This record gives sequence, structure tokens and C-alpha cells, in this order.
Amino acid sequence: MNIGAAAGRSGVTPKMIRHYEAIGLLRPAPRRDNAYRDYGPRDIHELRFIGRARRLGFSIAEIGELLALWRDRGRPSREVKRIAEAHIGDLESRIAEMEAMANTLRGLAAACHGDDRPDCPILDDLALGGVHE
Amino acid sequence: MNIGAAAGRSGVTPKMIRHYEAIGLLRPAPRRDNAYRDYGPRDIHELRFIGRARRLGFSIAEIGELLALWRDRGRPSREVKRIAEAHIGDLESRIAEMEAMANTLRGLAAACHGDDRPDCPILDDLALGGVHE
DNA sequence: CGTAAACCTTCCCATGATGGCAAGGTCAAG
DNA sequence: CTTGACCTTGCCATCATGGGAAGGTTTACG
Repeated sequence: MNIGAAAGRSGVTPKMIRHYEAIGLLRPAPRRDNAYRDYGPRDIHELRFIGRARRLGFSIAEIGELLALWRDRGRPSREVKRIAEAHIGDLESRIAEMEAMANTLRGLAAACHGDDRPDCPILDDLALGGVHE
Repeated sequence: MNIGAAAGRSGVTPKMIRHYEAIGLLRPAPRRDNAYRDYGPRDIHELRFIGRARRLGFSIAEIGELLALWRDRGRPSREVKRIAEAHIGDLESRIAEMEAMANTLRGLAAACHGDDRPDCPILDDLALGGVHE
């Protein structure tokens, strides 16, 4: 199967498939006489795995670990769970940060007239420069 | 004031100050005879503004708009509020995405034994490849 | 059979925001 | 006068992705 077909079947673009190969996330695909990469069902499976993991926000490095575990039948599920939980913690702290930003902004926006007048608590706050840090 | 002092006083690194100048976010700082950039209190003010806005998650492009409005006394607060609200919407949708990721992962992790056994719902789910999209 | 479209290949460049490092000039204190 | 702390520019790296050029291949159609 050509790279385009593999892309269509896995939801990962050809560009990204080559990229993942280049950075060592995927083993180099076998080439045909015309130098085209050739993919089989098992590769599609790995690509789908990667696509799904990316959509869940795992970094390439994390996916590398997960892939290694996935390829290794018999690995302890402990490892997998550890990685997933670390990632959840990561997501949670980033969410908390963004919540804090959004809350601050909501407060400022609520206090801003939003009309023709020039005075605006949003700019006033920014002008303070976040001294209290 | 040298760039290092300006950095210390504004919380923006010298590297970033030069960068902001290079991309046109800041007007080029005046140079002294020795070609050192020279900053005054007003520049510190702008740098603090930028730092605060970055910490609230505004992109450089958004900060450019906000800075222009800030420099323009007499601008209508409507514009500022519009930008802030657009950014809040942005934050909210990114938060929602990350919440969805975290929820999915929490469910998977809860169902994973996390012991020596190899079976693991997390990998099983990833292996499905997120077909339903 | 010929040609055009749709593939494939590699390579380089761009994004956005930041950091690091190197080579060279300058200034201040000892 | 030397040392160390500053400043300058410039290039490279990150992370994941996309765009595009230049060139070869295959497929499909008239």
C-alpha cells in the first residue's frame, strides 16, 4: 500500500508519516523498486495508534514510550498506567492555568463598558504589568 | 537604562525584548554611542504590559492589537473588550478540548489494573485508533 | 500511443515563542 | 590592566505541522 492510501486509512497525513519515520518514531517502511514506501495492515494499526494518541494530547516522546510498550506483548500494564497518569496530571495543570487566565479576563471584561468611551479596566490591568508575581 | 536592567524591571528577558523589537511589536529602542539599547520608564511600562498579556495567554498578534489600542488614548473600549472576549472564547474551547482528553484518559486509567499483567485498556483503546471520527 | 493527472520522492523553509551558544565589543571594579 | 559582567549580532534548536519546489512514476483516458 502506498503512503497516500496508508494516510487515508489511518488519518495521519503522508507528510506526518514521513516525519514520524524520520524522527525514529516509526521503523523505516520497506521500499519497492520505485522507492515508494510500502505499508501493510500492521503499519496502519500503528499509525492509527499514533493518531489517536496525538488526539489525546500525548507528545511524540510519550507516544514513543507507549508504542514501545504496545509492541512488547507481556509488558506490565503498570508502565502504561504511569505514563497515562503523568499525562493526565499534565493536562490538569495546564487546564488550571488556562482557567485562571480565563477567570481573570472574564472579570476584566465584565467591568469594561465596551462602548465608545476610552476608559477600560482591561488595559488598566495590563498596564499594571502584573507586579504581584 | 540597559537592556538587562529593563529586563529585570519588567520581567521580560533581554532575549525576548530584542525579539519583540525584531518582529515589530516594539519600536526600535534608541541606541547609545556604544550601540547599546537605551530604555526609559515608558518602555518598562510597555514591557510590563506585554509580559502581563503573555501571562494571560494573549498571542503576540493579539498583543500587537492591544498595544496599538493602549498607545492610542481615546480609543473606544469596545475594541479592547472585543479582543479580550475573543481570547476568552479561545481559551474556553481549548479548555473544553483538554477536559475531554483528560476525561477519556481518566476513564481508561481507572479501568487499567496497573500491575504486572500485560492487559491494559489504555493500549487497547489506542489500538482502536479512534475510528469513530 | 501519448499525455495529463495524480501519485511518489527528497529537500528546504515557515510557523510561534523561546532558549542556547558563539564570537566579538564595552564597561566597571578591583 | 585584567577580570568579569555586560552588550551586540547571528545562527541553531525546540515541537508538530504545513507548504512548496524539483524531479521521477504510475495510472487513466482519449
